[in-house]
Amino acid sequence: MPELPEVETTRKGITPNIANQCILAVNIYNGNLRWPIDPKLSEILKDDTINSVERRSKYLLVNTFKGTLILHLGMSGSLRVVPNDTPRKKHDHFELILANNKALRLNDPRRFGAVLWHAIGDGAILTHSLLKNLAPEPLSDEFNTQYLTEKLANKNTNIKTAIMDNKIVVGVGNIYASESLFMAKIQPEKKANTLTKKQISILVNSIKDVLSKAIKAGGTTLKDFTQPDGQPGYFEQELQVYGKEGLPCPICNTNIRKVIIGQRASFYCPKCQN
DNA sequence: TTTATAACCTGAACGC
DNA sequence: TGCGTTCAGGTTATAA
Repeated sequence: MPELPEVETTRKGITPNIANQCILAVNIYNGNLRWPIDPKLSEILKDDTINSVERRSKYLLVNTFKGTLILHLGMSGSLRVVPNDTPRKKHDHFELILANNKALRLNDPRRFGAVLWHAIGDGAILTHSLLKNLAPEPLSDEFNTQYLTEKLANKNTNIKTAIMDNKIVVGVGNIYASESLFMAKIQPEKKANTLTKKQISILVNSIKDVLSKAIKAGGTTLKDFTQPDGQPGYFEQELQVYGKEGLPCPICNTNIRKVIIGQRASFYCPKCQN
């Protein structure tokens, strides 16, 4: 489910409700996520206080005095802030009970998400094994034409797989990869090392553009993404090609085509993108 | 070393 | 109604 805009929307939604709150209790209902949740977390976090919530790639970093709680939503995860007496839903696996009588709950039907702990004594959070090899943020100045040109020079794979590679740029998932390539008029199966500098420049701007607009719209609602307050994201209405096989291209009316690239559904206009 | 594929897991949508 | 098949936003582990 969640790509970068959804994670960023979640971060903005939960922060005012949980920042500066003391953690009264931690409940682990099913710790069997991508990696098991450390059962000692309940003891570690009790009476700790949340300072801030940051985001790196699709990871949410909940900073406390004692360390950082690393959260990942996987394919189907979502975080909600609810009154702490709200009945638990199916697939609510983990929650923080806070001093303001609210609870931060992680719901994740497919359990591809993660809840990990990085103590303050373990060094800087960005040295964590999951974070240390991540490429630049797509909306940062570091992600620019020169950078991407160098990265793609020896990439012998297709451009869609390349921009979804966390070692090239983070946060571009399956939906926004298709959308960015449509905006840049680049065929998704094109070899990454055959793009011209001009195409790369347009692609960089397209990725930034698509992600920024999606964040403004509160993310994309497909199967099950809602914002932390329960509101849907509105970016789905702005999708140009994703999920639109057989429908007319918004630019030229040619039917949108679907092709499987790296086991993922990909959508493009055969006339506009080449 | 780089790239492609399989795997993790549940549920919704679809076809028969 | 019910059963089997297919597909889904991500990432890692393994194979080639």
